[in-house]
Amino acid sequence: MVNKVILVGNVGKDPEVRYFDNDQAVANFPLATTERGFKTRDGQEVPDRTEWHNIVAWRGLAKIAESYIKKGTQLYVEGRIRTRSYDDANGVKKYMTEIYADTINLLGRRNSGDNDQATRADQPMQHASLNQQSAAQNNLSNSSDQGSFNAGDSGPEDDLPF
Amino acid sequence: MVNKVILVGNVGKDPEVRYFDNDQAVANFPLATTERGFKTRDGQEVPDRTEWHNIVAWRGLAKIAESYIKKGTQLYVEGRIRTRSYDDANGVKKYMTEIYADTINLLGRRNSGDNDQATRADQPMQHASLNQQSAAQNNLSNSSDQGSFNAGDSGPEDDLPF
Amino acid sequence: MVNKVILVGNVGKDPEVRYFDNDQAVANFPLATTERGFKTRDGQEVPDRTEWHNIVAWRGLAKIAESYIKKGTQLYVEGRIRTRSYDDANGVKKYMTEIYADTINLLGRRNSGDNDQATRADQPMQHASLNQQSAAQNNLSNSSDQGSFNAGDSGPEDDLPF
Amino acid sequence: MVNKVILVGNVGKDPEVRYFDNDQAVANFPLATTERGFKTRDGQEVPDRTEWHNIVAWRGLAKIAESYIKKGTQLYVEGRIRTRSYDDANGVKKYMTEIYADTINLLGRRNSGDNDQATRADQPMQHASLNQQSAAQNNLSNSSDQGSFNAGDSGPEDDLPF
DNA sequence: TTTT
DNA sequence: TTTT
Repeated sequence: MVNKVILVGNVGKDPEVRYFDNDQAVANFPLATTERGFKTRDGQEVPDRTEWHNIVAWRGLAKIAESYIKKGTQLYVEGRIRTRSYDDANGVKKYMTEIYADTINLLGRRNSGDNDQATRADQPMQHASLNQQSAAQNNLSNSSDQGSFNAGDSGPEDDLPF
Repeated sequence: MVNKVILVGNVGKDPEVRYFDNDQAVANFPLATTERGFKTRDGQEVPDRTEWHNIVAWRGLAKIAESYIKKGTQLYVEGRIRTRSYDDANGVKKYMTEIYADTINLLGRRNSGDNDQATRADQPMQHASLNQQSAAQNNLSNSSDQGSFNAGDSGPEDDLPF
Repeated sequence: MVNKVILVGNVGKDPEVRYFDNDQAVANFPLATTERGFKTRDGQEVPDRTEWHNIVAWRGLAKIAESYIKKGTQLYVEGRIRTRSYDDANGVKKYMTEIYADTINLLGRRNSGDNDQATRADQPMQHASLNQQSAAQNNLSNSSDQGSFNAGDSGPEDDLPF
Repeated sequence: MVNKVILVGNVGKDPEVRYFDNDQAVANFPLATTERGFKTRDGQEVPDRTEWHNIVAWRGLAKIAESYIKKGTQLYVEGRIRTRSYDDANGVKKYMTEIYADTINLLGRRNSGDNDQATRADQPMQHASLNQQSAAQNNLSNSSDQGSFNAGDSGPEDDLPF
C-alpha cells in the first residue's frame, strides 16, 4: 500500500529525454547515492558503496529534467520502485528496477551563505521543486513542495504506456 | 522545500468533522505514536513515550475519515507539519502544531494471506489508501497508493481557507 | 547521500532464514505493495499493479523475521535499496535489487498469519517495531520506533559479508 | 509506532549550542521549509508559506551542528516530532513542538559559509551526513548515510535528560 | 556514470 | 529567522 523512495544524490549523466506523438515525454537518468564506508570493530575496512538508481520522470518532470538536470546535479527525488521486465537482444528476459519520480528538487544551487546570490540569471531553478502526479486519478494536491515546476501543465495524461 | 511527515499509529478519538457552506469538509483527530522506552547503560529506566499528533484532513479525506476512521484505528499518515497561531479564550496567542494529511492508509484490517479473507463485506476499506492533493495546483499524480478513496471526487477546491 | 525506502505491504511467503558460522543470520522474503488501478480521462482502464520487493533482514531482524513474520503478515519496512549482481546457473551475470531492512514494524491488531488468533496474550509482538542498525558504525540511536526487538542483542557484527 | 520527519530547508539562524557537565551537548536552530503558493481555479492567489521547524540535535550531532551549520545552510534533516510543555515567565503552561534530528545532511556543492570558497580542501564536510542514534538502545546500524560524522564518537550517552 |  |  505504500511504496515510497526518498533519495538525495548526484546525477551521473545528462538525462535522456524521449518525446512521444501525444506530446508526452519521459526522461531517464542515473542517480548515485553513496554510503560511506567504515571500519568494523575488528579492524576490517568496509569501503564506500555507491548505489546507482535509474530515475524515470514522465511528462512535465521530463521536460524539467531536460532543462535543469544534468551530470553532477544534486537532487532530492521522491518516487516509487518499479521493476519491469524486457527481452534483451538475445531474447533473454531481463529485469530492471527503476525509480518513478513523483517529486524532484534541485538542491544546493549555491544558495547558502548569508549573501552570495550574485549572478544568478543562469540559475533560475535554484531550490526548485518539481511535483508530478497523475491528473488521471483526479487527485487533489496540497503539496508541501515548491510547485513552480509541477507537471500539471503538460497536457493530456490519458494514454500513457504505463 | 521538503516538509514531510510519516506516521504509523493509533487514533485516540473519533474524528470531529466540520462541513462548510461550499461543501468542503475538514476532519480533526489525534494520532498516537509510541516510542518504546529502554534502559540506559548505567541502568536508568527511560519509560515509554507517547507523542500525540493533531491530524487534519481536508475535503475527500475528511469524508473518508468520517466513514472509516475511529478511536483505535491503526493508520499510516503521510503529510506535512503546519504550525498555526490562534487567540485563546483570554486573548492569549497560542500556537498549535498540526499534521496536514496528504495520504491516509487504514492498516491491519485483517487482510493478510492469500486466504483468510472470509467475511469481508463489512470491511470494504481493507488496506485502502486515501490520497489528497490540491487540484488547485494542477498537479499530476501517479500516486503509489491505492487510490480508491482519494480526495479528487470532492468537488471544487478553490476557496479554502488555508 | 540519502537512500531510503518506506514500504507498507503484505509478505508473500514465509521468510527463508539462513544462519552463518559466526552466529549471524539473514532472512529473505518478498513483500507486495499494490498500487490501485484507475480510469484515465478517456475511459481507459489501468489495472491494479503489484510490485514485489525482495526484503533482506540481517542479524537481529532476521531472527525476529523468523519468529514473527510469515506469509500474509502486513509490515512497515524502512530500509535502503541495494542492487547486487550474481552469476546464474549458466554463468550469465544477473542483477537483483533488494531492500535492506533497517526497521520493521508488524502492523495490524491481529496481524499476520493464516491463523489469526483471537485474544492477544500470545502475541507479544503486536505493533512491535524492529530496528536494526550496524553497531560497527558506532552509531547512537534515539529511534522513534518501539524498540523491543531491535537487533542490538545479536552479538558481534564485525565480519559480515556486506 | 512510526514518527518520522523528513525536511529539506534552510537554516534561519546560527545554531545555539549548550554543553552539559557530562560532556553532552545539544544544538538548537530553526529550519525553514517554504511551500510555494499558487493560484486557485477561481483566480485567488494563495501566497508562499514558510514553516519554521525547531531542530534539536544532541550529542555528536550538536557538535557537528556547531562546526558546520549556520544561517543559510541548506540541510536534509531526518528526525521525529516531539512536543514538550514548559511554564513561561508568567507560570503559564506552553507547548512547543520540536524536531529531534536523527540524521543531518549538508546539501549543496559549496555549502555553508559566508565565504563560499572555490576549491574544497578546506571543506571536508561537503555533502557529509550526520547520523545520531542512541547507543543506549544497543542498536545496530547499517545506515545508508555517509557516516563520517555520526554521533557515536561523543562518549557516554547514559544520563541524558530526555 | 555522480559526488566528497 | 532561511531560501528563491
